[in-house]
Amino acid sequence: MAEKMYNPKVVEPKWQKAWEDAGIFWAKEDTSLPKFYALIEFPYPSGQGLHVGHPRPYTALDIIARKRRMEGYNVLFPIGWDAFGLPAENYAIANNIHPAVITKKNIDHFRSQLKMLGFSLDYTREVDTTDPDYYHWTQWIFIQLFKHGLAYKSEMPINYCPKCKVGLANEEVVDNCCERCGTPVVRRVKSQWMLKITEYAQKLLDGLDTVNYLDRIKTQQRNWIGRSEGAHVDFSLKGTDDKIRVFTTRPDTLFGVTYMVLSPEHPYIEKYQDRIANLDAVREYQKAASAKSEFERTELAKDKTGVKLEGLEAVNPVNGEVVPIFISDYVLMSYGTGAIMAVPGHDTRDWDFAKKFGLPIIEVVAGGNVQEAAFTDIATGTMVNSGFLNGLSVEDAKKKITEFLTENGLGEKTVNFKLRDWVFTRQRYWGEPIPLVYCEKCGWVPLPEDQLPLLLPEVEEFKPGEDGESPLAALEDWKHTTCPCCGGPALRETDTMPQWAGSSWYFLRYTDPKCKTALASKEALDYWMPVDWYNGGMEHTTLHLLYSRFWNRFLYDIGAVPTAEPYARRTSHGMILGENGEKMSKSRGNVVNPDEMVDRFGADAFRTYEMFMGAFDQPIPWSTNGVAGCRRFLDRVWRMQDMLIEGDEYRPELVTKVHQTIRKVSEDFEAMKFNTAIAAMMEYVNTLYAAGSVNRAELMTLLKLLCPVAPHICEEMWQNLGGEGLVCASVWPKYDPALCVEDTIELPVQVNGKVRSRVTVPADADSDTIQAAALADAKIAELLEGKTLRKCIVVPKKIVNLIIG
RNA sequence: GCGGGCGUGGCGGAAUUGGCAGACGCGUCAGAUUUAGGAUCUGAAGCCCAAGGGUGUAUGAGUUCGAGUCUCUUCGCCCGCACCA
Repeated sequence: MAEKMYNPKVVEPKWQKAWEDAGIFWAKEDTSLPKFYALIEFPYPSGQGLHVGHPRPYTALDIIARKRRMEGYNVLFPIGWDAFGLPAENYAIANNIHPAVITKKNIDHFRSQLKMLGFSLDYTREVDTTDPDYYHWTQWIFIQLFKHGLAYKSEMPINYCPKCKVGLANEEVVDNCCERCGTPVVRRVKSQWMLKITEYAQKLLDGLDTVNYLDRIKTQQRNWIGRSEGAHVDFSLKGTDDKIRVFTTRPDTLFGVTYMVLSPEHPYIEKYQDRIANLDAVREYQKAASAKSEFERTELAKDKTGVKLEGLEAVNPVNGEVVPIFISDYVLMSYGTGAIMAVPGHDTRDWDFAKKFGLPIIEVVAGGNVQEAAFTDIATGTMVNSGFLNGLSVEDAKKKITEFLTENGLGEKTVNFKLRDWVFTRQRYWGEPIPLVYCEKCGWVPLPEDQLPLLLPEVEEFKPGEDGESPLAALEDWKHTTCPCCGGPALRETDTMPQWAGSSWYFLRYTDPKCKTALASKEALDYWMPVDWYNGGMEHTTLHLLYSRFWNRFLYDIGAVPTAEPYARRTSHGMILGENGEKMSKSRGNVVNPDEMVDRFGADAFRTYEMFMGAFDQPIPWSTNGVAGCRRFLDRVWRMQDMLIEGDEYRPELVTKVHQTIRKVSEDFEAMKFNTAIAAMMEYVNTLYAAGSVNRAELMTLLKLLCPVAPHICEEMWQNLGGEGLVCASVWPKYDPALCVEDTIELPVQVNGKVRSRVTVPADADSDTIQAAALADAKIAELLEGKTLRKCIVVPKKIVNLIIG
């Protein structure tokens, strides 16, 4: 006989051990089986341990993975550790403990917490990005990128704290000041390794058409890549042989240019500094701009600032018009060409700037009042004041002017992307060393593959080096090496890779995590790739998701992986907020600890609540009372053991309910509508309570449906019922659509759009039958008395609406 | 500022995608039961009104026989913005 009270403290560890002993969640090597690869974003093992936010996506995919196993799939549901990163390094700096030591401790803590929650993860395939056997292949990929010309050095600004003399991550900059000492941060230029993701912009865009991602994820990626078609136009710099090249999506407005704007970093400012009469003011402005982040520069766009370059002027290539040149920080060196032609009549930002600086505004597209506001409607406008373009539509004018520019060598049609190349180096210790050396004779040379992995050397101090250098720069012995090419003296690259590196290919390593000869064997990749279902946070949509697609696509192009796209399907979960509705954080004091929840309510109740609390893709505030409610539900399920009666088939009066519940739960799990799936199971339980009894068949079906959500209690009850083997290894229940439908249904009858009565009709009744039933209803007949029935709308299975007057 | 999303009872949310608004749960109240209850079982409940009824999905308009759902407006909130992951 079952225990009187459900005790998760005994039951949960018991089944966790049983699953582990049976190895039931380890993916099988048998490639003849249909496979399913479920992926969750591997966590950064922080010192705080698991947060209640982590288990939401984990439980969701655990449910999917468990359901797939019950449907007969060979499931790969792996876990690993994205363990390089700033917090471990900052902890190391503060306490002088090696980051590897603290990282190992954190990983062990994370793993034990995940096991406590009963996830069906394959712990035999764990990967750790800080393990040399792993970063061996991260370095290998970087070398391939380098060899294919996709890694190059470029001068890029870093955030620099002049007092600490270190480079800072964006996150360490608060209100444009150093997080530690409060000193204002400056942008400082440093030579850095860049990855040419822009070369893959079109492929990354096109690939989106071949995958099943949520629409908002696709949209966000498309907008981030930011493809726009337009033209390059060359303005000449008056009195020189130089051209100022601009990118514009509106070449049709070329006759409306009244000035030009260069980014404050534009190289011509240095080149022609002798000609600039107001150089002091320009220098002052450049300095102010360098103190601002790019974000601030575009955010403050409402109040435009800028300085005119006295002594420099540009010539419009279509009409020879001479226009002034300004510098302003709303023009970014990183987008387009770092220079724009300004058409205040038809661009809002240019209009704001022109009004502020008293510049002329010319109308070239008729349809608005350009003295009042920029006219930007391209659909209806007609060209005016534009020479040979006059009278054309915007669309035709674009074509004609582009042809004109091309024929006369003044510009050409071009595609521009908002996407920028990826700054790939960090002046930090706790990251993958970059496996390149610099030789005076041979230039940058990659390490031979047999010298990989290049181990991260031991250091005394984890503090970043002086002047923003990496701590590795201080290791003279390590830094000085020989060139693999000519054998002469060479210097190692002392910067390390960003944390993105390891997370850009980990899904490949899971397929064959111990492979010594490649990032994974061909056989394993062929079988397991692509990932069938990848769930992660919306916050990773533009960076991690795009970076990993880029690496996978590159590896595909060089024949290292079998699929062009790594993820067949991508979904996203909402963030869990504190009970007060604010983001959970230590400083707000609203962090909820999963250990405490499991201790009070058990892992099953905790998991059930995480799935029941609301729409999976929506942010939701935490409610500990809600966990208690889910525990009550599980207790109710447990007590059904006391209601047990004989019977191995669904009782006739319950057949419809059982089949409806199976259908609802099956469909809702697939649509990630876990909250309504659980609600359906609650209703099922309520129905059985109302019936006062449950038989073995009815209860076993519930256990199968519920076990992906609350696996431990279901195993225990399955065993108590004498079920064969483990419930998680049983077969997912089937429903018969014919048995899901009710014989009769109740339809609302509206009069002039207001519900006035209801009629009961056969479920398959046709419109005439329903209309007759509605008109025969006593209440409706009363309302119709003395009125004219003007219209009768009958929607079978839905509603009747009578329009009377 | 730019890009993406959201807004429904006291609270979390549901609504077969244009057809009964408020499923399911929390909290609340009432009854039953229990030596006891922060346990369990049963029931009530959007708001206004004594009732009949009216009214109700952030705001204002529109389309429709019919709008939480579609279109436009305003307001508010959340995520991302490239060195946090």
